[in-house]
Amino acid sequence: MVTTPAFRRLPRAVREQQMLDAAVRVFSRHGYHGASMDEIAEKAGISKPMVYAYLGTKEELFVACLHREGTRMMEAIAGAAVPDLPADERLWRGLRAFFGFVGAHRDGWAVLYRQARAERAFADELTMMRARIVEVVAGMLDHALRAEGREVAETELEVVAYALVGASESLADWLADHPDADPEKTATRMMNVAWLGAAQLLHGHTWHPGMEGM
Amino acid sequence: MVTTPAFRRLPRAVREQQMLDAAVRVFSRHGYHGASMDEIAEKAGISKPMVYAYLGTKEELFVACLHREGTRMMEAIAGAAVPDLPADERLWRGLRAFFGFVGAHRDGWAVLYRQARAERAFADELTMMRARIVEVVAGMLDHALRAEGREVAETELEVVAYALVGASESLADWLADHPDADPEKTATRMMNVAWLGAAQLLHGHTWHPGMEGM
DNA sequence: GCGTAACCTTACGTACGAGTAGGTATGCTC
DNA sequence: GAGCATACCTACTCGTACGTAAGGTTACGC
Repeated sequence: MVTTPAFRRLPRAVREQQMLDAAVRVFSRHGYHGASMDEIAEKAGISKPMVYAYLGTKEELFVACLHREGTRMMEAIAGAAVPDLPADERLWRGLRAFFGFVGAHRDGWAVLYRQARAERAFADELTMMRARIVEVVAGMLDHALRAEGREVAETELEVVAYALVGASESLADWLADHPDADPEKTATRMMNVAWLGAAQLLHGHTWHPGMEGM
Repeated sequence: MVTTPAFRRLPRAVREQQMLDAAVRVFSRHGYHGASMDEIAEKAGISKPMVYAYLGTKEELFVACLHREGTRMMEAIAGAAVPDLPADERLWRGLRAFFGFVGAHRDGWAVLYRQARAERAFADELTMMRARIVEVVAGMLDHALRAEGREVAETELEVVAYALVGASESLADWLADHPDADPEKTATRMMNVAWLGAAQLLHGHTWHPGMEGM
C-alpha cells in the first residue's frame, strides 16, 4: 500500500528557505532565547536534525536569518538610492525604501534586529552592517559638503551620520510597534529631522556650548 | 576559639544594594539569559538563596535593576534640565546630563537599553520610561513653537521628539562601546543635529516630498 | 532493477541553571 | 545569658531544550 506522503521530499535549497522563514517567525515572536529549535523545526514542517544538518547550531541559524534579512534590506535600499542624484534626493529615496521595508516586515526585521543587539555573540555582525549604512550616509553628507566647497573632519561626519542612522532605527522600532502607522509618513518625518538639520550644517551653521538663546 | 568571620553580617538594605550592583554588572556582561543567578550571587559575595529571599526571582531581580538605574538616570536629567529656562538651554543641559550619566554608568545603560528592549516582558517598563522622556522633549518643542506663534499637530511633534530621543539613544550606545570617547563632545554633536534641525522647524521650514534639490 | 546517496525520522544523552528545603550561626533585647 | 528574630549556608530537585546517534525511506543514475 503506497500512501502518497503528505509532504514530498524537497531539494536542500528549498528546505533551507522554509527553515529560515520559520526561524525568522519564531525568533521574532519569542526572542532568541525564548525560541526553541523544536518549534522552529515543527513550524518549518520538518524534524529537528534536519535543521542542524542544514543550518547548524542555533547561533548559526540565527546569524543566517540575520544575514538573509539584512541582505534583503540592503538590496532594497541600494536599489532605491541610486548614485548620480542630488544628495537629498538619494537620502529621501533611501529613507523611503528603508521604512517601506521595515513596514512590510514588521514582525521580521525590527524584532530580529532588537534581539541581535542584546546578544554579545551577534554584536560583530550587527556592527558591520550598521557600519556599511553609516558609511553610505556619511558619504552622502561628505559629497554634499564638498559640492559647497566645505570640508568637515571625518570623525565629525561619522558621528552625525551615526546619529541620523540611530534616529532612523528608533523610528523603525516605533513603526514596528504601531501596526497602523504609515511608513511613507514616517519617512517624511525622518527626512524633516535629518535633512533640515544636515542642511544647516551644510551651510556652515553649527551650534556650540555658550550660544544658548541666540 | 572565636575566629573573626571573614564577612560580617550586614543589614538587608546594604546587601540588597550589593546584589543589585553585582546583578547590573553580570546582566550587562552576559545579557539577561546568559546571566546566571549563581554568578550574580557569587559576585555579590553572598549565596543564591539570599538573592531569592531579598529580591525574588530572576525576572523580579532584573526589573529591580531596571528600576534603580532608570530612576537614577531620570533624576540626573531632571536635576539638570530645570524649567523656566529657554528651550535650547534646557535641551543642552538635559543632553549633557544624559550623556554624562551614560558615560559614567556604561553597565547600567547596557542593561537598560540593550537587554530590556529584547525581552517582551520588560518592554512595557521601558516604553513608559521612554514615553516620559519623549513627552518632556515634545513639551520643549511645543513650548518653543508657541513662543513663536506657531502650532504643530501633536502626533507630528511626538514623532519628531521620538526621532531625537532615538538619535540620542544610539549615540549613547556608541558612547558605551567607545570607552575613550568624551561624553561632553558627544552631547555637543547631538545638540548640533537636534537643535539645528529643530530650529529649522521652528522657523517654519519643513521638508516634503517633491522639493528635492531646492 | 539495484545500489547509492540524499533525505528524513524517532528517541535519546546531557548539561545547565532556576528555584527550594531544611538547617546553622549571630547579634540584639530584656 | 536566655530567647528570638534575622542573616546566612549547603545541598538538593527538576524541568527544559540543545545537540546527536542510529536507523528507515525515497529518488535517481546506470
